[in-house]
Amino acid sequence: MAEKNPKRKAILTSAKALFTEKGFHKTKMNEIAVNAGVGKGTLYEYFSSKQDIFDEFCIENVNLMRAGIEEISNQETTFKEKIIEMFEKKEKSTELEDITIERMLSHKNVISDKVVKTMMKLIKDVYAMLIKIIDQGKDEGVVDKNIPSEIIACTLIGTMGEYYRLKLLKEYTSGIDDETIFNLLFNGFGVK
Amino acid sequence: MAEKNPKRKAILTSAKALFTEKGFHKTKMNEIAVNAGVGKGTLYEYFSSKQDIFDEFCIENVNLMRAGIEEISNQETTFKEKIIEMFEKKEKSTELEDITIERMLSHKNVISDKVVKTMMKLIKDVYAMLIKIIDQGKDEGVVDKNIPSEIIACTLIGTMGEYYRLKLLKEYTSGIDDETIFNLLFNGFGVK
Amino acid sequence: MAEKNPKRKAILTSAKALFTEKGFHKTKMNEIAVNAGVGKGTLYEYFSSKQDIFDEFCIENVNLMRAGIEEISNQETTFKEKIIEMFEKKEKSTELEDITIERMLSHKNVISDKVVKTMMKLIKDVYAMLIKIIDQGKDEGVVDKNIPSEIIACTLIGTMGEYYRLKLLKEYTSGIDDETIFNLLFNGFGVK
Amino acid sequence: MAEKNPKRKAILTSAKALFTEKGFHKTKMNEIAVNAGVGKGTLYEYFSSKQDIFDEFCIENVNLMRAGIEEISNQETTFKEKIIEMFEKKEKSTELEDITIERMLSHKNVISDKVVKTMMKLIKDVYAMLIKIIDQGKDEGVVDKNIPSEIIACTLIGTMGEYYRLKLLKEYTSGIDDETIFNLLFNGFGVK
DNA sequence: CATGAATGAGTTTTCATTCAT
DNA sequence: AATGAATGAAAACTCATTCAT
Repeated sequence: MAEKNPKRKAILTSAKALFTEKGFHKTKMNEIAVNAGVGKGTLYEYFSSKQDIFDEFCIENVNLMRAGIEEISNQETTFKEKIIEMFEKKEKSTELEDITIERMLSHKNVISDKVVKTMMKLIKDVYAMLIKIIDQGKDEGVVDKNIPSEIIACTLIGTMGEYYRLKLLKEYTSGIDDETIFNLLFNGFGVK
Repeated sequence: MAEKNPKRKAILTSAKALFTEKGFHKTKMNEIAVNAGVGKGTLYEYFSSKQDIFDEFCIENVNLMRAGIEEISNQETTFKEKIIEMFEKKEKSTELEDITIERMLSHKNVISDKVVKTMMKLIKDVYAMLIKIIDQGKDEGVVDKNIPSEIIACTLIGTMGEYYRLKLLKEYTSGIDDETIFNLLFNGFGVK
Repeated sequence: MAEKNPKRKAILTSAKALFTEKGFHKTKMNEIAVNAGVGKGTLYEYFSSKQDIFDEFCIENVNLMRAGIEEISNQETTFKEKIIEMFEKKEKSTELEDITIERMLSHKNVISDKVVKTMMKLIKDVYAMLIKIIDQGKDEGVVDKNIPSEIIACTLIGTMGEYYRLKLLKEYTSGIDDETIFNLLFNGFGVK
Repeated sequence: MAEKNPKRKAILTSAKALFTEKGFHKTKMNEIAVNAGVGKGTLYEYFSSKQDIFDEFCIENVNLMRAGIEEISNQETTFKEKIIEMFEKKEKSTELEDITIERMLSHKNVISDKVVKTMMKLIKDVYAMLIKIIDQGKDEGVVDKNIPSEIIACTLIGTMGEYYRLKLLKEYTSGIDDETIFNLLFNGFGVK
């Protein structure tokens, strides 16, 4: 985690920017090298292939994501505060903004088994952490105990993602904030 | 709609299967040709380039999606029935199963402007149709008129998508049905 | 010679225009067909290959050239009149303007043996006819009998060609006419 | 001039031989590579395309031609000696033997604008240098001052070229030498 | 005779990877 | 450890020619 090697770090930073901007195929090894300020051959000192760099890039993203949620999960805050912070984190996050899990999975034919497994595990972990937070909500007495936490997690993650996507597309999102969305999911859209 | 030309149709069918299975880059023109039972040159009789085939493939998917929602929208059913049917359609749909909008957009560096525009329009259209359905719900007196229809649409589409994704990954979805999810969004997860 | 077949004629006319404009390689069989108003397959009814059409095109040009000189050669005019008329013919000739012998020979790797032989023969014939004209000049007492007619022919043909080339490039030719050039070759540029 | 890079040089030498022998279209990139003793990919290290190699090849030829005439022009010799040497140079020249300006221009649909401009300039330059030599002849009192130098240049270049062409075809040139031709142009073929 | 849909051999070009220095 | 010149396998695409109708 601590930067093992400054050159390795530079390569990864370079690759990250390029993969994010142009995707796997349009990013050339040469570009990664030039952009990292190292020779083309040096790439192969630290990574065994382009795929290898991409793997590391994906896994790093995945770990950042996990770390973000973990951090929130460990805070001494209420259920609602945690959920709202997750919303905010997702919005502000520059790390995850560009390459989301879905984006990654959509490269599935470019993703190695290693990464797929790492990501599957991440999704499970994220769900697990979220479920823990939801259970906290149930403990706080604010979340309906009759509803399986898994489905609640599903609505939260799905809505969050869609909301973020709309923002990117600049559609329908003016005048809406995280609180509004939280309340909608919390209260439902049905007439009481 | 009725297939103009059987050869063209064969190429498109072949390409569809391959693009879906392997993605744009791993699919070779030669494979498309062999798989379609035509010569390589024949591809270029009906399409000007690989990109051109991919465009058509994307747009066809997009149109199928729109048609599905449009059909539901035009039925003489209640708000709830329509939403549930949308859920079901998404689940059953073999057309959309493979390449969802997100999957497509994630190929953004492979997607032509023409297709991007078509898809942007689709997203708007889908939202517009969904909003119409939600407004119907408001008219029926079942949907809370104080909540903007756009955010409701966002929770519905987001949750639907995530639910579908989980199913693909075979996670957390046993014992959950469309009705449960609908009710969750309808009533909220908060304690009343 | 008399138009054997209108379709054949159309193909040749079409090919001639295209070969002249774009050269052998950039001219496509399809273009020849479309431009001739016939089907692609029809080309192969009248010609065995693209090369075959090109051959015929070359030979036709060659024959037109020979015919032009032959005509002059057979007229009842003086040596000088004949030479001047050759100059004029070369200038005015739209047939030869585009593809001269040299142009053709420079396509040597595209020219079949048949055409090469035809052209070699043409060059010999043209020289033979020109030598006959020069000999007429010697008989008339205007041409120096001490100079081999072959070299005179060489200066005439070479200068004629170069003059024509300059005209095409629009260089150095204003205020010069055929008579001036004839006189220069006739009298020499040396101080007497 | 001094070869910057031996590999680049090898490629150009290889290309030169092949283009000269077989022309642009029949010369394959693969052949150039094999013939140069390098990998196919190496061609693209030094040149951006086949066209790019052809351009360089043409321009090199053009420059050799100019250099040849320039050299003669700068010598401390008489008008007649210079002209005769030009004749000889043209005959002996192995550089120019193969691809003359006309040959190049006849590839006009394969020649880039850059090369066309270079060649147009060459033609002008060659004429300019030749006119300078002719003017020297006028100063020496051997060339008729009443005749525009441009037309004299035209007869010289045209005749030289045609004489060379005949030699290639091995026609009518036995027993003729440069001096004979020079004298013919100098004195004219007319009876005095 | 006439056609044009179908073909595939043949070309240029790209780019991840290697390896001598 | 670092490099970048060299490489060649692989892939998209072209177009003269064929042949069933």
